[in-house]
Amino acid sequence: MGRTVTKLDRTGLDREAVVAVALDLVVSEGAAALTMRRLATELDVGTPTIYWHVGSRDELVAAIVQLQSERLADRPIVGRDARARVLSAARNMYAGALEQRAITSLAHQTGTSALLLHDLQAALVAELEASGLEGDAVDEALHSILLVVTGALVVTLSDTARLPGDRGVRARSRAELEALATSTLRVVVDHHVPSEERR
Amino acid sequence: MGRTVTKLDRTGLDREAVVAVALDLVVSEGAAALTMRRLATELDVGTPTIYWHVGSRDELVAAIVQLQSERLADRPIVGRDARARVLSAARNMYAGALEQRAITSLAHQTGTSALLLHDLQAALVAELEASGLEGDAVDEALHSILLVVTGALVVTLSDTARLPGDRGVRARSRAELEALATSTLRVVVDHHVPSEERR
DNA sequence: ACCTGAACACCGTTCAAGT
DNA sequence: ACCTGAACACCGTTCAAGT
Repeated sequence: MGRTVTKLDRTGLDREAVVAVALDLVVSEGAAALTMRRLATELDVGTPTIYWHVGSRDELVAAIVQLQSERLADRPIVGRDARARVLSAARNMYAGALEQRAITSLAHQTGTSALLLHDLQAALVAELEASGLEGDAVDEALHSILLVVTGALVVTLSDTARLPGDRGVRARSRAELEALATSTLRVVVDHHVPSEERR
Repeated sequence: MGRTVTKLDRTGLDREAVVAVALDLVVSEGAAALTMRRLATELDVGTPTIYWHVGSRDELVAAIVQLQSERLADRPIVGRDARARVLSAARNMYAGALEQRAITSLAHQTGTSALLLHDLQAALVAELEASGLEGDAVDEALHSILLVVTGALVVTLSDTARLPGDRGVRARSRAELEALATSTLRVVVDHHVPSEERR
């Protein structure tokens, strides 16, 4: 029509596409496959092109983790009372992060785990506030819960991908690990969130 | 005397020495400085010599973390009642790991955090059993506490060494982080360990 | 503005060869 | 048994040069 056709004929490559393809690469082949050269091959461009779009590998990793954080953000919260809903929000973080464990390990290796949970925080904060907590109490509960979620993820991931030649620390099943995470979360949630007396 | 002099005249290099020097290197220059070539230079040998003694970089890292685990193992446990003593054992893990944060980050990056806490586990288990817990209850309490300690370490280390260009998640002070860790630990310890009624 | 070839300064690992 | 020089197959990053 009247509008000028924007020139995206050939490459159409932009930062967003680079990050999205990089995320796919990590998901399908693991964190170790995320190499600037490998990603360049995947995108069918020269290696320096990636640097033009994302600056450095660290920035790329941060962008990947951030993108995954956004994708995790719209999980439904269930539960009748405040404690159940807060626990549900916390479990969304744990379960969501585990769904793409390659991204989560990448985040752990690079110290960006907090970034991965960032967009799910809003929902958790909302539930904490809905439960009647205010100000510092929300902050304390939030960080305590984030701490437990992070620990649960690290323990789960490092227990799952275990080295041979292990020292005594028996490998636990996925179900055991999830039960451990949930029960520990429940303890701290119940501690911070006031119970609702019925009627 | 009558004994033959063992030939350790020149190098006297063995696996133990390699690992000890590698640990020192990480402590003094950070996890990123741990390079096979750099370590070889430090030991004044060729790079392949290191492989002869430790096999691979992964094995070397595991040995370093294991050595640090041993060094952490003799921290005194304080407290009058069972809950206080269990909390003390747990805090020993957190505080000990933070004392050599370079080793702890190395452990996190390589997914060997569990190894780092391994030798401090015995003391924690002993206190849990002394508190009256038995069998599965000990196991549940132990793993729940380990999960929280691990989470506290990750949160503390990644909050401390923070990237510039941060997204809203205000940096917290070391004291705030320690208070968060302690209070979260106390919640799960008190949940698992029965209280002692006085007299 | 966007992309490239070629290079720099590194990695972990292996291996034939030395003593 | 212990150690080496030299190489292999990679890395992240930069930069002059192209369009």
